[in-house]
Amino acid sequence: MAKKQVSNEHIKFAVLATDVALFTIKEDELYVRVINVNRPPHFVNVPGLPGGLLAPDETAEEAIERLLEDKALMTSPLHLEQLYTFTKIDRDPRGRVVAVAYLALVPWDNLSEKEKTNSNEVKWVRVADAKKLAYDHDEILDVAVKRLRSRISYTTVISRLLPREFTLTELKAAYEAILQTALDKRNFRKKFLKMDVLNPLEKERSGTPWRPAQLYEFKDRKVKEIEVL
Amino acid sequence: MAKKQVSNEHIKFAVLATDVALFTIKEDELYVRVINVNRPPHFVNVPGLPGGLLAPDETAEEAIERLLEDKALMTSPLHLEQLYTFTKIDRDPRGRVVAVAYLALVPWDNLSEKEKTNSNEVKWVRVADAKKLAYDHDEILDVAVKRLRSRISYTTVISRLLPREFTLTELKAAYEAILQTALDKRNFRKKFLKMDVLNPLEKERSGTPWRPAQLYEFKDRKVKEIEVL
DNA sequence: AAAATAGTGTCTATAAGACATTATGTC
DNA sequence: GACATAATGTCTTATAGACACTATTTT
Repeated sequence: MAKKQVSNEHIKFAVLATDVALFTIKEDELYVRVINVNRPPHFVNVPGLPGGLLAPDETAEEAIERLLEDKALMTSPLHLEQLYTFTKIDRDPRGRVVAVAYLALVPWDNLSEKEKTNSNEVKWVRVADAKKLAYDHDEILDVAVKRLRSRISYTTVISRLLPREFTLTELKAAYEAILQTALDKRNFRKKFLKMDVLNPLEKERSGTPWRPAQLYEFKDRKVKEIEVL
Repeated sequence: MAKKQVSNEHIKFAVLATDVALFTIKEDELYVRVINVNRPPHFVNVPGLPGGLLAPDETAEEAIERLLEDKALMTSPLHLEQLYTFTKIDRDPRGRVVAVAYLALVPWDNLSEKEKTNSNEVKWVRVADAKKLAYDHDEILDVAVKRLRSRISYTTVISRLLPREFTLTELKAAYEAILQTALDKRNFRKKFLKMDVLNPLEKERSGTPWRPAQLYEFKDRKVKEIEVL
């Protein structure tokens, strides 16, 4: 039980920040957007998740859109969902900062050239390579990856990482990139098609030097619950 | 996309609060702890969830323990898990307040007489009767109930609402109180016992004017994942 | 023996998971 | 026709859900 005495509750202000774990899938691998953090003496050119402080007249979602634009040059529409709020006292060595962390997803194919680019300031890195991040961002990223794994298993959020039209092989590859396990092709197709969330299109994926595959789209643009995958 | 210009990010302070939806099960019904909110002119003696502002040197969990003791006279150990952070600009009519909401569970049988009592200031009310709460607490309670329903279906959190020793009938009644649906006795027992998370005890529930029932306890005090119920 | 709950089993339908071959397009 | 991926089906085992009666204790 906490027994702290606080004299005047009206002076209890806290600095409120938001951080985003923004994912995409590129070449069948899961990538996360990281920026360069340069805040001597604690962080000198180390990678970190994009984030920053909330303005008094912003919701967390609005702040994220602003911060992603400012710090990560991202302006494409995103799928955003709240992840967790980190309240440890010493998570920022500069002082008390509470962070409302978000999970964001974007399809690689929708990005502009600028958004795809890597620079010193901001880059896409494989999730497996995103280590030793500033602040408590290793922990935030870890929570985000776990949440993403869990969410794709009982919702259609995966749709937010894919282009509008995709083949079943591409869909399966996206699951495998996130879950980091191989799935059986026959069982995957059988199960996914039975869920009745996909529309087959009147086209096929062309331009491949082999047999073209049927294209599908999600029937519903909204993320919905599905049977456990 | 947000396009707001903010002159100096170091003055972006926000008031940070925490609110708790504290549940218990009493007489086979789900109850929530509410306090009296009297903050004229906006809220005059209306019910609300216990909560308050974070001190600069507290985590959200510590603040909740302090606030529950101060405002709701609750000192028993609780199961606490973070629910959601509410960041709407106008959720508090007195100004910008961001609330980190928590879900808390406590077994009725563990409570002291003082903790069980209802007064003008603080009381246990049936969840179905907890309406028209102050601030956005209707929304917080709604999210909390949905989360609780979801969590009992794939974890053993229900253990945090039960006394250490309980019968299968009592366990089923707890599920029914939360899910608000009748469960089949035979299927429930079969399924729960197969999960292998319960220990049968060498005792029975005595004092009933009918056939005594076998007592069980959870093998593990920790909340763990189970098959979907 | 009456009352009240405790405790149990079977059947059917559906889902999960293991597993290999044929089909169809490009070059 | 060589190559590379697309597409498909069966079998086994496990789980979900519907459903009703007997057992045991108290009074």
